[in-house]
Amino acid sequence: MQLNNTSQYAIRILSYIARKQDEHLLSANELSKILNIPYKFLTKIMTKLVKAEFVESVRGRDGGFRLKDDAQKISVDDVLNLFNDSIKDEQCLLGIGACDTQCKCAMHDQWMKPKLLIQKLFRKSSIKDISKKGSKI
Amino acid sequence: MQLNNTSQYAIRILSYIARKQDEHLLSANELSKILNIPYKFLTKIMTKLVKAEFVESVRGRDGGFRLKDDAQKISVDDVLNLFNDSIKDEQCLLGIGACDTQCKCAMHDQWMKPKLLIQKLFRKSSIKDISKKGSKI
DNA sequence: TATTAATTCTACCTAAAGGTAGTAATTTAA
DNA sequence: TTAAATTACTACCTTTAGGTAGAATTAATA
Ligand code: SF4
Ligand code: SF4
Repeated sequence: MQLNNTSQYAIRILSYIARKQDEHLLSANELSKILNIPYKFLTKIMTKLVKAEFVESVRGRDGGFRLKDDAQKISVDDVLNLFNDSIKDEQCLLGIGACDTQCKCAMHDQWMKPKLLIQKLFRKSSIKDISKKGSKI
Repeated sequence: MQLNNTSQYAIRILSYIARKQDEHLLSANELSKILNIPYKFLTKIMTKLVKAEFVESVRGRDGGFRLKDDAQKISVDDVLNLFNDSIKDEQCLLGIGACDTQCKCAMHDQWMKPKLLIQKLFRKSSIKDISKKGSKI
């Protein structure tokens, strides 16, 4: 009942890049140190983010990463999808998710509300939104 | 962003026992077949449920399992706690959870609502509630 | 009492997530 | 033009969740 480690990292990385990229490119080294993410694991995540075209990279000395598109255009849900961590419509707490209105357990209706709220949260929150204020991200 | 497999199994097991135990003890064999849970894995879960005193077991021929307490007294949250799958108050989508009101990210407030709803759902739903109606559990 | 149907115990196996190591490729700047 | 700073690639290691195997223990009943 929590986002997996990798997507947590990815969101924090993108958020930090969005906040700082006007000053300079963000190197893996800086990201790793500031965000406290193991360097080698971070670079692995970065290549995924590059391939998915969320960020673009500049190789060589003074290189680094910057967002490819406007931070406003990347939703948290987009990122989660990359790491198979988004919430599907049929997702059910008990891993069944195939019950209809005739046949449903006591949790079904109560689960719908928070599920929809979370889906909305993921879909409506952009990286820009998240990167705005301080917080320990 | 989903309950882990083992707690899903556990909840479905307890729910099924609650629904059927007035008729007869539930053997691991029956539970495994009906609920479609690998037999050997199920027995492993059962011994945990026995040790946690959610169910009691009767050994030997015609043995099986029954709930130890009233199904009304066992909450879903109790079960989730046994499998480290409950939602802690400080649980945060980004694995930080240490931000205060002065310093919080854009997701913080939006995450609070669904989180509280889910915590409430887990704490207020008893095994009895879940076992009531049909569904594919 | 022997058989059988059941739980319990111990130990191991497998797959996936998370993480690490080393090296090649690329670019800048001294 | 060479050294340094950087990303990219390939392969491996570690931990954890999920699952399996086999033998020991228990109790009803034929
Ligand atoms: S009725 Fe219950 S088990 Fe079925 S999909 Fe809804 S929440 Fe899941
Ligand atoms: S502010 Fe954001 S990162 Fe900090 S605890 Fe709240 S949700 Fe988590």
